[in-house]
Amino acid sequence: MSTTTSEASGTGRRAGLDRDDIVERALEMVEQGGAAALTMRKLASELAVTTTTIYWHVGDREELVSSIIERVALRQAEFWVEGESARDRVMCVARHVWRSALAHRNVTALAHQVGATSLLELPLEIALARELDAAGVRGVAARDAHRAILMCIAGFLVVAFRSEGLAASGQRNQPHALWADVVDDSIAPVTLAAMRVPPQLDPLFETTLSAVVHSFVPAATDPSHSTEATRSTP
Amino acid sequence: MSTTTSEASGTGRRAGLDRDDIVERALEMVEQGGAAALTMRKLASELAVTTTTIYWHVGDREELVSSIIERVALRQAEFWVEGESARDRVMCVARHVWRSALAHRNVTALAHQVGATSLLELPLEIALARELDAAGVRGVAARDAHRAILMCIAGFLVVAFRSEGLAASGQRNQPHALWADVVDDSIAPVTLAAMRVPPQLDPLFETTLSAVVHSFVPAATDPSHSTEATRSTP
DNA sequence: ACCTGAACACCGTTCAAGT
DNA sequence: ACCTGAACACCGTTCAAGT
Repeated sequence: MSTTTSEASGTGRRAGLDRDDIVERALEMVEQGGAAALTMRKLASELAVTTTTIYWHVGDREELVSSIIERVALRQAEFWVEGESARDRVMCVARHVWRSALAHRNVTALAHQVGATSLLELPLEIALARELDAAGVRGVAARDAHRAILMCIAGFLVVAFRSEGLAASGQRNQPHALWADVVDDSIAPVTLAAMRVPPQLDPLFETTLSAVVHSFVPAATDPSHSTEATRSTP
Repeated sequence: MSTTTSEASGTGRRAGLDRDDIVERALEMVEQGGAAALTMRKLASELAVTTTTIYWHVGDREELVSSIIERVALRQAEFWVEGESARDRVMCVARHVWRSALAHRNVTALAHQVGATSLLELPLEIALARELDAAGVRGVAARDAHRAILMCIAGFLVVAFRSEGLAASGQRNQPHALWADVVDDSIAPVTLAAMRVPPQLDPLFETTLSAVVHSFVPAATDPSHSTEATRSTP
């Protein structure tokens, strides 16, 4: 599993490199240095091989990225859904999507860049669909609720990553920094002042998402399953 | 204004290049070919100069991008806010953010990549804050409503761009394509079927955003201003 | 003031060749 | 089967030099 190389490290013929080792090392590079830090050349040199070796084992950068994402997707898929009401359980899944994306921020950003977000979140999307089904939301209504919830989460993530990225580099172009220069008679001074301090995303996530959930998921239909927690993976 | 070069085209000493001409040409490149099509070298060769000339006039790529964004931001800022109730007027601004971002999709994507989204949308953010103020939402409550609304819009945009980008290139990794392989007993067949056809974003935007607006903006306080449309720019 | 040429330090990807 | 070397076609950016 995690022995540095798969079988014979230096004993064998060549570098003894495994496809798994390469993907794992690439994943580490992304988690440490962000999406931009993942370079075929750097990855090769860290593994002490030529770039062409990477191509032989895993294919081009797109395939490498897909492998990374699939790996993280599996790890994110294991969690417990709890809550008494259907709405609570839906919120629980939504929260997990939000939190696990923040926990693997760099991989999430990478997936977003290459358009593989759904690949990363498919297991969680399925878990969400299950809870909607249990709540009595099915068919087109389920799809719309599903998409609406996920899109809101996506928005929160985009903004969360943006603030972090900008805070790390130059501080201009931050929303609250830009609002510092705004003068407008139609806006109350208290509001302008509030705009200049960045919001707490977690509580705002909670209130916004429950507004969306409330409008798409009915209050309670039949109490078919009780309080007990359910594992997300079958 | 839009004379190909600012003053003397070929009469003058050299290329007769203006900073404005360069930014305008760069904007065209982005709008036609997307963010990746904007290359310092390509831009230079389209203007029949060396890359160093670009650097002399506008600075590095980041400054060029900022100039592009500021230009589009100004154009997006001109619109009319209409609606009788406060909620209607807030929704009107939200819709305009959504639609103008779709209209300038490539610039929006570019701004998102370099973390300058707030720069692009600042005028519209201000317009939104005005309507919230008129609705009686002020201070921290206004900021939270403001951010919640904009984050939901951001989520819709991310998903909209993602589907387009994936539809253009390879079709795998599309949400509905991934759902085609899902088999799950806990999810109703009607739901699985619905998941496999992509949703209509516009109506979903409408219902989702009004759910959010309803939860953050009170129904009606004082009818201080009537039905008449208001210009967004002062 | 305005522009060029050449160079540096990077990318991803491929292809023939080695063992 | 596994890996290397060299090359191609790109990037952004800088610096000395020209007129």
